[in-house]
Amino acid sequence: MTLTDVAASAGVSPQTVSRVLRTPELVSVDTLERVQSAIGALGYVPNLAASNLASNRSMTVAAIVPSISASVFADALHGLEVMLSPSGYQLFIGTTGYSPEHEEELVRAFLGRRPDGMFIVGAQHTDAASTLLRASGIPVVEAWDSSENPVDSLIGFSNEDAVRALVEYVRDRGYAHPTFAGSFQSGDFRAAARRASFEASVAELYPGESVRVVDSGVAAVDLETGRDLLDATLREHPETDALMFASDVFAAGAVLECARRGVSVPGELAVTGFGDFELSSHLTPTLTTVAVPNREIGTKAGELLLARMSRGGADAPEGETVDLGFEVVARESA
Amino acid sequence: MTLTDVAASAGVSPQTVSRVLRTPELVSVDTLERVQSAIGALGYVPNLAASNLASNRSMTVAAIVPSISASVFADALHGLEVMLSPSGYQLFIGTTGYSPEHEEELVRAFLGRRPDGMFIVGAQHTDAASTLLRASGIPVVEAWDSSENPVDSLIGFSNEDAVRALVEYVRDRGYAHPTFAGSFQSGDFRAAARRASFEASVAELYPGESVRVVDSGVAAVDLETGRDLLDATLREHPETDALMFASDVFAAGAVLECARRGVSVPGELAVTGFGDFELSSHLTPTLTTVAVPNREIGTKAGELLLARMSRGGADAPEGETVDLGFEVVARESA
DNA sequence: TTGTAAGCGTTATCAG
DNA sequence: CTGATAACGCTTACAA
Repeated sequence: MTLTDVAASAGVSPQTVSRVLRTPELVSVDTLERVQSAIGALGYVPNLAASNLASNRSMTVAAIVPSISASVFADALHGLEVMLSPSGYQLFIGTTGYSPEHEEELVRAFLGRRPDGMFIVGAQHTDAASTLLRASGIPVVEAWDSSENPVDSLIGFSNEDAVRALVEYVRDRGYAHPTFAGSFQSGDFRAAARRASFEASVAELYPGESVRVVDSGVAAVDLETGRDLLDATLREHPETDALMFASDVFAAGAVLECARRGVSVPGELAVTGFGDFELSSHLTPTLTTVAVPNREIGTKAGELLLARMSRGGADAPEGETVDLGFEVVARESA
Repeated sequence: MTLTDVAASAGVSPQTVSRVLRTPELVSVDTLERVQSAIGALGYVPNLAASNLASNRSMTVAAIVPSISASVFADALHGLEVMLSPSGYQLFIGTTGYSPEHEEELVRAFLGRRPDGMFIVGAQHTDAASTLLRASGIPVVEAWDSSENPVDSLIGFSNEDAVRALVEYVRDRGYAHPTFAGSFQSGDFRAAARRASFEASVAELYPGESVRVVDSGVAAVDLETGRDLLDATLREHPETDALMFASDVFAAGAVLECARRGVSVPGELAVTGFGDFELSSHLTPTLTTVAVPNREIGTKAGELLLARMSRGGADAPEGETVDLGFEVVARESA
């Protein structure tokens, strides 16, 4: 079923059918109706691959995230989709599993689809991936990271500053022995940045205090791992009075486990998270954490991409760097 | 940068470059090397739209889900992607927001990309959508539902049977006044099926008992709504001794709120959920619920699609209906 | 307002 | 093992 079939059936030229689809206002009312009913009768669905090839626009945006099932990325993707779909853009999604090599493969594969724009988590890529991205000439939004040398646009917040602010908060509340806990697998540069910031902040704000980090390695980001991290901390660093997690998920797992064991929070042990997930405000005690703008990252990325994709290449605005900030959320757990 | 440019640079025909990409084993070693280095030097990325048009294969699978950020669907999508990507298939994802009309639009738009397969949540669609799906001729997997008239393949479990099993469980534990609570927005046919099954099961298993359902309407599926549903139940149906939620999310919200208020679970009020989310086993008390195979739905769908997509149309296996079952998970809350 | 011609970048097919 | 040629289904550019 092709344009040509529809044209034959409606007694017009293929071009007229194409006009009915793209620019109906340029077609006379009765041909319009005739063609539309032919389309309906034949069940014609335009082949977008052909359209793409001929017009050099795919009406497609590629999104590359570490994982779909991590709610932070799911939220951003949702924001992105809500922003793009009214304008007719469709979303290609791929996951890297935090592997830079896999990311590079994905970039290559996705670029082959000739997307009109690209959304990618993180600002650190393999050299080849960065080169490909730059060479592609399409608007690219990197997210969730800060960088002094973005490919194009960059939307995020400073993981470093956020952790630093949390360490300050903990110090101001009088806790003397903070410990940081999380899973720091090699490709997760955001987690690594948080950890590095914790180490630097403690060195500066807690002079003389030793720097304690508990690392679960490649363990999944789930409640179970939070419980394990709590165990490890209690075992390895019993002097800890404030346990700071790299994610709310871990913190929630720890808080739930403390409740079960009768460990009082924050009395015996203060706990902080990172991310302000929905669960965090429903725990007992509620969780002190830092809120980051997941959903807004997606919507803002959508806005930026839309602006760049709609104009011609020439007058397109420059790549922007947008810092959406973060907010320390003081609650009961610390 | 096109195939032809690479061919010119390597001193071979375009067709040979194509062979290097698709069937390198048919090319002599030294041309292979020459072409590959030309590809690298020029930074050539094949245009898949052109490939799609010429070969009539897109190496693409379209997935249509109500929402990405609902973890059940995110899990399934993850399973699907993990299954498909080793074979080189890429995933197109669209969300319907539980609107059948939006679903139909998406089906139409996605079919325009000529995917090699399609994954769609639910087995109830608009007539037009069903017709389009059937006419497309590609393998289609409907999921999460049961139906006597699937478009093609169907993977899921019976929401009806699962709720029925849970009602039986509750009755067997001696609870006398069960109430069902959830959000039943119009396009969510799975939620509607659960509700209907609750009503039928109570009518049968609790003769003489009135059928109580609390409906939050279009409220978001989140912990907050769970708390609201708990409130409404306590207010409207104080005789309730077992509160059965349409989702673990609601149940978790209610259990957390009960802890905060000092309502004893299951002493004063038993609670059940639906879905067996990770959180459910970490609550105090742990949540009695029914486990459904989210991730497996995705992987099984991937398997089925792969099998159908690899063979030629002729000897492709028939559409299958796979019932992955469910399991009542008895824990502390009921 | 409509039609004609050419071409988008790749692969299928058949020859060599 | 390699190359020439003709599609694939659509849009752009121009002509009528």
